[in-house]
Amino acid sequence: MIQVFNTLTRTKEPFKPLKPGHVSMYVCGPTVYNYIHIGNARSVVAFDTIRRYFEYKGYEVNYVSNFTDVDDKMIKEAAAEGITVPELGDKFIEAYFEDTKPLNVERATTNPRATEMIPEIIDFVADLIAKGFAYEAAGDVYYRARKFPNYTQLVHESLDDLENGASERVDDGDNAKKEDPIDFALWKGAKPGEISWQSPWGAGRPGWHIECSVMSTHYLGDTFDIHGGGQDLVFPHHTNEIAQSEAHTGKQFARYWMHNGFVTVGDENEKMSKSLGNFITLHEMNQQEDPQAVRFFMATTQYRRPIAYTHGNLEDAKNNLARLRSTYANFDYRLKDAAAGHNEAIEAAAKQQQVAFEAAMDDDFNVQNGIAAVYELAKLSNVYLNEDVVAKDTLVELQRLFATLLSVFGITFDEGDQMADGEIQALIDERLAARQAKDFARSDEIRDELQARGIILEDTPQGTRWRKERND
RNA sequence: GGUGGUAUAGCCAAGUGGUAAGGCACAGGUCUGCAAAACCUCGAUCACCGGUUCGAAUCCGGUUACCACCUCCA
Repeated sequence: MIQVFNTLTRTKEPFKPLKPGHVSMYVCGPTVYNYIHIGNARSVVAFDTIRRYFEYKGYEVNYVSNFTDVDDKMIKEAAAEGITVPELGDKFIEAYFEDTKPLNVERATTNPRATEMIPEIIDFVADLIAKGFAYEAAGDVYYRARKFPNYTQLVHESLDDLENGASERVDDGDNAKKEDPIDFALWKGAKPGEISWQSPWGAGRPGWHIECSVMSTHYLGDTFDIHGGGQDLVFPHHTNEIAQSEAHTGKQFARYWMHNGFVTVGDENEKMSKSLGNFITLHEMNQQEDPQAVRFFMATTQYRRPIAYTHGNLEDAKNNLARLRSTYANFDYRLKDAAAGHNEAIEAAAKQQQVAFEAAMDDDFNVQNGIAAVYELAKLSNVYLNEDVVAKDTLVELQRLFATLLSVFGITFDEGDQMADGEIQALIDERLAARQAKDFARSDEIRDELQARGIILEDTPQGTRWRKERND
């Protein structure tokens, strides 16, 4: 059974979905006022990997991830660019999909936008007012945090401690309107010229937290299995989501809370964030690095651990991935001359690694141990692939397993890259003739010429094979 | 100040009581005409101090360092 570390209890718990065989999960997405940065990408990759493992295990996953497409930053940025807030949202949502696609991120079942749910949000807020959990104040609506029992259960800290720690900067300018500084906005009245929607409290827009409560429960039900996001969302965002949702429905909100660690940058291992300005956008990085290596790098770091974004770490990931790709290609190559039949000893050894892989992943998605099993599988495969005679059915089986395990990490393999086009094959034939005539000067000349064109030749006992050089 | 996290070989990293997985890099080797690919070999007593125990990286106490959250942030 899969064990999941639940922030709510701060322990690993057996994962028992509400509905057997199904997983409902909601992951907080970005505010779309800019390209997403690598930290955002990490969260996306982490939860995509978790989702893929659930799917590998046979679960059907209903995966909802939102876009926050209206807030102060959206309004400010739209004004700066001279476009409307919806136009800004469209632009960066499109960029989001473009940028995450090279990372092999599966599309969510649903990607709701806050601005598409305004009527539902208004109803939700009105209900909270009716139930006494919220109040209107000069065009804004605030949530009475202290009224909700166990408000701080997710952060495991007392409300007083939270307030004490924040005492120097607790005033966001709206405190005069609040009954209590800890109260937070559900609805914000519009300033002149700002995008707004009509509501019982006048023209305005939703606060940040309410949209996620509304969208998650709308698509997944009052109670659902997993709610995920970055560690920085534990307080206040997720804390407030729980307060809003449970006050509204009277039921438990998310059952398992999962929070991914940060991407850090620089010698100080400082958190990468928009506010610190030390971020690299995924958009930029995709142009500088191999997106597949980035995917591999992120997916093979356990989601709760921090990731140090350094060139060296990315290089390591690139090398590791290259070796795995090479192993996959080794299968392709030997399949050509493999004889029908099975090698049961090898298949049993491979099966053992699959068991190890699942045991690791079941343990709160321990991808480091999971990938170690894949390396073991690669090694035993390569040893077998070097034998003079190989069994075709076993190769097919092993390669399929190899690709399946790596697909959990979002790694896919190109098909049919090995088709020799005529010109290359002619040069390979010429080189073979030269080698047989011991004309190694000509032989090496051909090899160098092909290398200059990005073609790497490898001589094997079964003949000369070639592959394209990955120069990303 | 409160809370949480992290500290294992050059780097990444697994490991919650029994004498330190795995990967990268480095070096040597096998194979090769030379390469490439692959494989083999090679490295640490686990931040520090003290304690418990027959035995601790793993438990307890303390110390140090770094990071994060404490109403912008994945």
